[in-house]
Amino acid sequence: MRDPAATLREHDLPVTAQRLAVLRAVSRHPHATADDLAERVRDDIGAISRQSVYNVLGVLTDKGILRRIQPADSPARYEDRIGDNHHHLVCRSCGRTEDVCCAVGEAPCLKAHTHHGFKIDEAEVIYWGTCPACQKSKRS
Amino acid sequence: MRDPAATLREHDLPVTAQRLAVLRAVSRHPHATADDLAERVRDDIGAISRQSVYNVLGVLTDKGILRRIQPADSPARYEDRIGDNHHHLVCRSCGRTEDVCCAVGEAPCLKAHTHHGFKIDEAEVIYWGTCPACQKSKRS
DNA sequence: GGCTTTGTTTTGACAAAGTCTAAATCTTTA
DNA sequence: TAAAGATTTAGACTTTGTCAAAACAAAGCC
Repeated sequence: MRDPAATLREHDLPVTAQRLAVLRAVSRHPHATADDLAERVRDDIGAISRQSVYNVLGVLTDKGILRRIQPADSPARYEDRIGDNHHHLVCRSCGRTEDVCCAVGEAPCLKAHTHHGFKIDEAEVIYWGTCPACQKSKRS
Repeated sequence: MRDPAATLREHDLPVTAQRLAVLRAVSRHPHATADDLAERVRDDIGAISRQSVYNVLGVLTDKGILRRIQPADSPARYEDRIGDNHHHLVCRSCGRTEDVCCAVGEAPCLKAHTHHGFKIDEAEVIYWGTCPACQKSKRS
């Protein structure tokens, strides 16, 4: 992300230490959970409340500055790579999460047709599998 | 589902009133949540504990008799249409969930390639949109 | 049919993730 | 620099689901 403070201002959001620190943390640790990020931010600026982490992640996600992903059996994770409709690859046993380019055509991949009268706006894809480390430790 | 009792026996599961009632409820109300199902079962056989609903759904899912789906911002939902790798279409505002046939090729659609050394076993697709009822009520 | 073993169901406490509210504090802007 | 408005904080609360132990029921055996 170019300049976090400028990004905030562009979205009419007051620039606060908490928001800058959360943005830095997400940028440095993509796919981290709210709790992970809270710890990172505390290492960075000393302290932040749990609620503020949720507040910041909430508004930044609403504004489209961050993207929230919510795989099954995992708390929500956040990333700042947005607008390119990429997907995710998640390890079933440790939760490790990696980006995967859109497999089929352009964004929004899997062309948004209509079904049952729904107006479809996104096709979310999660690839489930086992990461290298977990493959090793499970094979016994 | 052909014969729920037979299905249970085929999987070496003792046949109980609770299991039969949960199977009936899932069959009659696909994509219902655990709480929904508990209510349905109570209407059906009079009573069941919350924990038993979770127990039954858990073992039946583990055995592959049911499938659990966990869209973001929704409690888990269950269905008994299994083995055909279909996907889901979820309404962002009311949670209504519909089945969608696999969009791309055979099951597991979106051929399981390898990425980052992961061994991929499933490609889960969720189409997000707005159902007809919510389109109407929001347009104002 | 009655008994034993094994597995299921129930109850109640607990845990994780996130939301709500009101008071205190900080940003912005004039 | 001060006022207005938004953000941050603390703490209670909610939802969804799990754990553990005791009570109970199903299946097989005599």
